Amino acid sequence: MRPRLTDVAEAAGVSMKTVSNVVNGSVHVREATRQRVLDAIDNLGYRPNIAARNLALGRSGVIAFAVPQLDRPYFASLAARMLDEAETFGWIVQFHQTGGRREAELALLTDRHPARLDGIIMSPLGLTPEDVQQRDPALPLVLLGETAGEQHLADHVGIDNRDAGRVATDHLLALGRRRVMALAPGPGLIDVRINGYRDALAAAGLPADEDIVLATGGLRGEDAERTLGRWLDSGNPAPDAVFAATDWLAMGAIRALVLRGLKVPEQVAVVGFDDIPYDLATLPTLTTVAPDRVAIARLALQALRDQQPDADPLRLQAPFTLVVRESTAGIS
Amino acid sequence: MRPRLTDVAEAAGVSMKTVSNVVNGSVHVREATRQRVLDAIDNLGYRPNIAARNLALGRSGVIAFAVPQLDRPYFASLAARMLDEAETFGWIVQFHQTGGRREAELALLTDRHPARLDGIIMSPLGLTPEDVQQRDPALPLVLLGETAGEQHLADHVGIDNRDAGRVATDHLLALGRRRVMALAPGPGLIDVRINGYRDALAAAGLPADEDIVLATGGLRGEDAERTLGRWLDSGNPAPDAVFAATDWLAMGAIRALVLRGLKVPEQVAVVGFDDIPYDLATLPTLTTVAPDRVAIARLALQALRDQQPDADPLRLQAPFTLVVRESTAGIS
DNA sequence: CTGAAAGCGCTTACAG
DNA sequence: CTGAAAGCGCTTACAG
Repeated sequence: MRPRLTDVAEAAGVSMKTVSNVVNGSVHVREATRQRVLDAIDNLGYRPNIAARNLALGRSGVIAFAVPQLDRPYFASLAARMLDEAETFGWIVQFHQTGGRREAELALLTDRHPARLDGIIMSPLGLTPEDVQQRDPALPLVLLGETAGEQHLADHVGIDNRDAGRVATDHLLALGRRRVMALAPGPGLIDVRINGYRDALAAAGLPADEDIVLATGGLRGEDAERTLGRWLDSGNPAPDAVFAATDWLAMGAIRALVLRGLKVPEQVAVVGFDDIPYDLATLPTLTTVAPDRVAIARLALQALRDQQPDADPLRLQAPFTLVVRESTAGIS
Repeated sequence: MRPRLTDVAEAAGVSMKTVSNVVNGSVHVREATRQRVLDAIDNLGYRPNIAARNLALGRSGVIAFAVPQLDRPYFASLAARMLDEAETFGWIVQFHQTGGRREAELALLTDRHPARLDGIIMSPLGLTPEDVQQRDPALPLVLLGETAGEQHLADHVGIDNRDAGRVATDHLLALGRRRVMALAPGPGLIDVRINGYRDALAAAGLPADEDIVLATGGLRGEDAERTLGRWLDSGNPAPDAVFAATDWLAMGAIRALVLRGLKVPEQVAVVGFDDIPYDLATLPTLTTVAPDRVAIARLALQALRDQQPDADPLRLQAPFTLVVRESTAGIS
């Protein structure tokens, strides 16, 4: 059997309470006593039983991290950081895949699953503001991502999408490009990034040409490839740059361009958004906006820990950077 | 407060034991009593407290799933399946990232972390057979992947790499290719896949030309790009097909080929291995060997659950399929 | 088939 | 600063 707190207490000749005080830090314990307890712990190889601790504290020690799909690179890389950072907070992270379905997201909120949770961090897709408002206020919730709009009554962590869109577009303009196309799924979905694109054009004194703001109708690369492909095939003059609202759209755009003989980036420079970990999967590799995932994870965990049932929802912003790769800098 | 087992017992007018019997199925309970208990559970909204159950059972209800990096697409997609399947087994999955470092993998085996584990499923990189042999036999362990060799004294789940290498190469030969190059990191690392390649050539009556079996010296795409690039630049006649031991190597190979003006697949067909979820990130998309990840996850979980401390190590094989995409079939 | 009671290993008022 | 004891919510021999 594994040594218990009692065993340590006995070996050190003190009470359980004293051992507990030593193990959990905080309280003042005489240095000699403390040393004796630590020695006993070392000798016995004692480690606290988490299930018992959680039972006593009325916690589970588990938080849920819910994303549409864990095998999508953006979420996988975010999950990896969340795992790293949660350790610091003493939380076990229980990953959940919602498929972006409202029912699955809602089921998590209403905690209709056996393991009780200390809180939930979710990147929602289908959740309505009403769903969020009607949730159990005793279960801390932090929302992530761009689809969780301002209207949600819950803490939220994201990046400044508008500013990031501006920075990405500025980069293209700084390369001397003047006919910059924008690609986004369509109204309502991450189109705030396109507002940043418009900001950049305006700041550069360029006319806003809404004819080259294309709605792909979907988030998949195929959507972008089809949309841009048809547009090019209709005889429209090619842009000299493309700002895509996500990396997947950027990759679809590159396919459409390259398959029509246009050189990226010589003739058309392309910038994506999200910095999904694709290394050199794409040819050329993708210049993109990289959200600071470590910061996102850390901010979300802090917000979860510090959440008060009655407080106003927090709006937290993580930094981002522009990572310049071959799709704008060229292949060396 | 949440209702407890006692509350249900009181409401139903029975003892805790009877409620427990109903909740945990198995034992015979009179139908009328059972119904009364179920009604009480429903009325009170009772759900068992997992921490308390685990404490009573001496389990943690948590298993570890350890991979080098969760944000590498192969592991992310495997983790996603593991999550789905573990639910069936009633396990919470605690993901771990070892970075492939032996110390991190060993630390997990020796359970030097606060939460006790019911078992570990690991895709090891640095672990030695001695490490595995000297582990705590009370902590069930299942190894995954190709780097966990036959010599490891633990249950193992994988696919038939040799046969998969043969199937991949057969596909290239069936396309009429005759000068098929093989790319692998080098001796000892997943080179059993290359043995399958040799099997296919031999079966087709083609001479084995070890000059076109290239060792990249590493697992990254860059390694393949550099190795194949130099080889081509040295004036060697290009192959008409490449079998790469991993998708990343295949992507590096495609870069090397395309950047030198060779058309894929018209001039050089390429097959990868692993089916990492890249959709249309690569141009052309990648024909590849797809291990059945659901089967891998399920077999690993079953093996973990059924593991006996003294039994001989199990060798389990999951099925695979060849997924034909543009890098051999062409772009339609 | 059903019940009363001990025990799982912690934490934390409450005393001293 | 330290200790004895109750309690967290389950499971499971052990009786009946």
